[in-house]
Amino acid sequence: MAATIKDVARLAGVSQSSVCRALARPEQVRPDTRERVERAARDLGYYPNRAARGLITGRTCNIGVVLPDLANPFFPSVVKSIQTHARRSDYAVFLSDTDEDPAVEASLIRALAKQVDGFLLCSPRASDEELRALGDELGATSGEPRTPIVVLNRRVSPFPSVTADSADGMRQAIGHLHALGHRRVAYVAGPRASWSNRDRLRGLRSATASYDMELIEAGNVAPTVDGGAAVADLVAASPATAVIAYNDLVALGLLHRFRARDIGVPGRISVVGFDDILLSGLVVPPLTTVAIAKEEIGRRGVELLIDLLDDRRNPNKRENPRPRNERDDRRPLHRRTATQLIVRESTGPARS
Amino acid sequence: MAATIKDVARLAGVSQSSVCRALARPEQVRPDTRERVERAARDLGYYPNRAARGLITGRTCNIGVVLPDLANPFFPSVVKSIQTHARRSDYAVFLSDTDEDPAVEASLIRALAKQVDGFLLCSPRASDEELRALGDELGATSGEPRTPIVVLNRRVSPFPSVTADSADGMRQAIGHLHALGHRRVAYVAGPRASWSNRDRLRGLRSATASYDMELIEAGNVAPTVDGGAAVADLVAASPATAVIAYNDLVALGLLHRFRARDIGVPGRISVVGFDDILLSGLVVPPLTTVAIAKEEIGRRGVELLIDLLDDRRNPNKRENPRPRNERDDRRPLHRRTATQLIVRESTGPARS
DNA sequence: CACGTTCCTGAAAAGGTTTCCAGACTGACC
DNA sequence: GGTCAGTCTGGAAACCTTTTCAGGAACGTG
Repeated sequence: MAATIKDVARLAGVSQSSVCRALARPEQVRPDTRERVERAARDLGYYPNRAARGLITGRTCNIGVVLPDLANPFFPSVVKSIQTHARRSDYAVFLSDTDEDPAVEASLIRALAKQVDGFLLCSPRASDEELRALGDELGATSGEPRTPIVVLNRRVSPFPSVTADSADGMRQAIGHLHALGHRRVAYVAGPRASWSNRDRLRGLRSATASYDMELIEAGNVAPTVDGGAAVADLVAASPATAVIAYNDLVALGLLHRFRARDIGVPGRISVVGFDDILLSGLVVPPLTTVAIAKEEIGRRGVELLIDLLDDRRNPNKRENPRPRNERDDRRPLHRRTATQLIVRESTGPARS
Repeated sequence: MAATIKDVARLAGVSQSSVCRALARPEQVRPDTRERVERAARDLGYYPNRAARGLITGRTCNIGVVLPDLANPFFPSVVKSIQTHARRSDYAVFLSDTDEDPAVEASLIRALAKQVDGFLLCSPRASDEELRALGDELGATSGEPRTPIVVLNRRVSPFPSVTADSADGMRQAIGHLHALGHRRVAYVAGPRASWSNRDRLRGLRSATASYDMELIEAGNVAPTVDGGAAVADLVAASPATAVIAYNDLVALGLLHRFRARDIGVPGRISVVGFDDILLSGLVVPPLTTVAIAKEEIGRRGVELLIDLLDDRRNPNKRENPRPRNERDDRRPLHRRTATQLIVRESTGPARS
């Protein structure tokens, strides 16, 4: 039914090989041949079958993106960026939502492995060990990687990764709160299994310690609006004058509940989010939050992955041929993107 | 490198054919053979190469999802649902964001065509003619469809589609506003090229006409928060006492700007959105909006597409063998999902 | 014991592409 | 004119599966 290379060859009166060459490396055929082939291909609406090509070249020109929950507005932003930059390099994107389930995650990755050249794992929920096992299985970690994996929003050796500098973000947030007179701050933690939660908490602890502030940790909640709403009363009952939420969704949940309870923000308590999702600036009061470079995370992830894929194809010649020191050769590559506190109206002077 | 069927065959001491059978149709081989094969496959970590399989079966078990902008929170909800239900039927999802560009859309579809069994086009931006041409090219419209297309959020013959019942949603919204005493209502239109915009406008006109209300149409804006913010002053200057926005993002833009201008909502003007995205209930005042069954649209889209794919494989035997009348056989299939007005606090009695 | 069935297995072809290798042709140079 | 290099082309193998077809074994029946 669909036009194949054979049809084009017949119509152009040349062999399959010539068609292939004319289309892939035009400088290797005579101009008139090329023209005949191009005409024929156009007339027939010929597009090479990528599956067949992949079979022989070993490249699918697909990358697999796996993430825990598309309903969290943070992820679509990253995916959009991934998409855009992948297309620019002629890669198509396989998307998988795991519904926060590590088991689904693993099986999805395995199933997809043969169809993609590499993976971009956004905030994977599997344990470090599982992830490493998966990596071994895919040959992602061996000398000559087969299906490379780049991890986003999490650091798990030996995979290259792109993360946000949460520690610095927390430092900015705490600095801001401290300047406003806050001395007791609560943290509403996200899922215990989440690496970013641990990372943010770590940054927060160090920041509060250096400012000599008291940190009150409120239980782990689902990273959703409802999760935030659920602990709002708990937070209000605590001695904290400010609260930092695991992410914006949780912060919005807090805000919502505080409003319902008539707890003034920032009069009675200040609220800080994390991520800076689209609508954080639109709620009332507009949410002070630590912005993450979502676009950059997606872009750098794609870059890293494509570099890896290129290296794999020609392992000898490096992009930049200057000699690297041995530490450099023995990666992992980690990329850390800047965070930026956005001060809006949900933070104010501490009540005395 | 990766284990192939040949490796499994060698390890199990059987032929490739037997491996294939043992894995695909276990009842066709002797139990001990099956067991040996399964063991070997497990030991080698063998997963069949889907590309190779697709080459011979003609099925890729992939579906292509194309949408204009992942940053619009409406789409991730639909995609998530698509994803979930596709996986349930063992289909993987190719995702493409066209950035609202019809040209990108067409080229993306063409490029993806060979890698997917069918397409789910969400709110495609191409013209009806382009879409039909694309459909012809893919054989989607011919008697024996090759790469079927299902359109979501738009109706364009001859493709099957799933749409929301905007007309009814608008009727509910207008009924609500009328009951509150509003007689002049503004509509902030979305992109002129958008089918849903035209659909919603059509529904709105008929609704206002039947209630004998005046409809004031404010220019077409981008379906974003900024788009809404941009026309807020215009709307405020009009005699309208209520405004219906093309979608929630636009409505949120209006709300935001009204607040900045100190224009009371709903005191001075009532605002109604469309879509019911996640955060519409969290802003202040919580947005009255027409909810769309996003989950259902995704699900029904997948169902429709998979039915089409099944039909294609065995065109004779139908799911339900009762004779259909000729109108039924000569599809298109259209599915319309219910809409539901969610009354929150952005609507109130008309100012007198 | 011969015959027909049934069940299981292996060989081989097919699917669409790319790549390797060898051959044909051109033109230049001795 | 003969040789050589260089350019272009076609044939065939290879990638990994699935499926078709035919053959072989086991079994039951007449």
